[in-house]
Amino acid sequence: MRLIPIAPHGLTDRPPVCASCSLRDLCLPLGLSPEEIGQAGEVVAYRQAVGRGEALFRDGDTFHALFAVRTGFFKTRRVAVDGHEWVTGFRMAGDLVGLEGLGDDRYHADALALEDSQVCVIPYPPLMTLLREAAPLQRQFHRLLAREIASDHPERLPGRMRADTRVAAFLLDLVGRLEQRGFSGSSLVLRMTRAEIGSFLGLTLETVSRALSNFQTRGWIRVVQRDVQILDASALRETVHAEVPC
Amino acid sequence: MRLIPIAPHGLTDRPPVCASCSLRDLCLPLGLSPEEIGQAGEVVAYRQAVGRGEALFRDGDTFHALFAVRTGFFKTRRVAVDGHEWVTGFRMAGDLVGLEGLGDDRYHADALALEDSQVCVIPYPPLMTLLREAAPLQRQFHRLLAREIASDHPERLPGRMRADTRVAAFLLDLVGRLEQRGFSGSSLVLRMTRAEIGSFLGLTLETVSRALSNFQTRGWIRVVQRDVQILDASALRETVHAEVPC
DNA sequence: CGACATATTGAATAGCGTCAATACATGTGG
DNA sequence: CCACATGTATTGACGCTATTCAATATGTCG
Repeated sequence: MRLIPIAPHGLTDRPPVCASCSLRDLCLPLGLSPEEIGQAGEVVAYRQAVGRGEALFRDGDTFHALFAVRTGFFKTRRVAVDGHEWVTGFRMAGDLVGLEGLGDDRYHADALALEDSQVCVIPYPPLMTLLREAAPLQRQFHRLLAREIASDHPERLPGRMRADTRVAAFLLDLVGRLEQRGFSGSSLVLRMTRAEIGSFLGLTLETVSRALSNFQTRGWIRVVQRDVQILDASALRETVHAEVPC
Repeated sequence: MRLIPIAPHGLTDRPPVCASCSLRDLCLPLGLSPEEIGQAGEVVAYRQAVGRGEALFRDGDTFHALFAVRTGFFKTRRVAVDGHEWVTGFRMAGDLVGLEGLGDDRYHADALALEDSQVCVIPYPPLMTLLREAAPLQRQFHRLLAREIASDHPERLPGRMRADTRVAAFLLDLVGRLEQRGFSGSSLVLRMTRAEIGSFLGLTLETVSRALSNFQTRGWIRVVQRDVQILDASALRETVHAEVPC
């Protein structure tokens, strides 16, 4: 675990941590005034580098902070008492990680870096204090929590959706989030294995592979290993949209 | 919508709303000191009766309050833009409803009473003010939110679980929550239809029906319409537990 | 009582998982 | 630098499971 101090030694003035961050429109400060963004930045204690394959935290670790992804890519994973494990989500720049442990004293998931990453560390007690002092921040924080609770990740609708549909929705969701962050809206690099996608979607890795091959055969995407090009996003959207009973 | 004032007219002293409530160990005041429970009760503006089939709120309604179920039974339901809808949860006494709308200005689900019910109304702005003034309440509120986020509702584990397993887990979860609330741990009345169970679990109503019949044939439960008796809970638990790959 | 919602059960089908073989990529050690 | 092991991905064949379609039974409410 490598900690990265925010301010160089000897400086008394804190740099504008959140105000100068390119992710401020996606992350905690979203929708806040410049002054409030300054307050938000005060609780970012330091940054932390997490190498590929390393854990940001593990199930059972003492909960002490939330994390905002600055660069890189994480998967979160839950492990049942019987050892069965499954991927609960993928987090990229601007996403908050660690909310599952909120208000409890332990994290309830593993957070593993899928590539070399960097996070902002938001220690819990100072954050709570700040939220009590600044109503707009409190409101914004609740908005983020609500987003987690009501998260309309399409794949959350369980067995009803067919395998192809789930994979199409997954691709569209991923490329959409990447586009929000300034990346291409038509090509992406999958940071996770087919098995991890399958675990997240409730499918086997073979079924994920077959769905991708299927889309490629139809000319909707082009897949070479982890590189994916979206050739016909509307066809993918149509696949998702067409799946409606009632 | 019938509103039920907390204090009779003419009284200046407020009755101890949460302190005298039999659900205080399940609901918002869980784990708080008597003084803090008194504070919690201050934000309960009034109670509200919701008749069977009526909506507590609907998707798109202006978000103004959270609700704590006092008596009765609710289902929450999400409706996609294309009209496809699915049940996201069942709520009983002591559960909070409306968290999906938190910090946003609209609810993002329908909440429908499956039997005549009564809820405590917790208006949002006063709650926020109170949370800023009382750190223990703030912490307790976050604990409740975290419970929602990390909720290990069985449906979250997607298609991996077999139909029988999902239904068994559903029954055990339901009867366990009822037992927490002082009801029998071995018999229950399903307040919802097979179709609603299926929608929640990602199964068809026929599959739910077959699973129940199957359990009855094995002597694990006894089903007559909505009445269910658990005859062999450990066999049901075994069914859930046995389903483990890896 | 009749109309409608709800529940059970059967038969046929489709879809996904399982098992297995193969190919390709990446990284390690000789 | 190459041989090899390991992790990852693709593809095929087969079987099981849940859905679909359909018929019937049972409740419930006006």
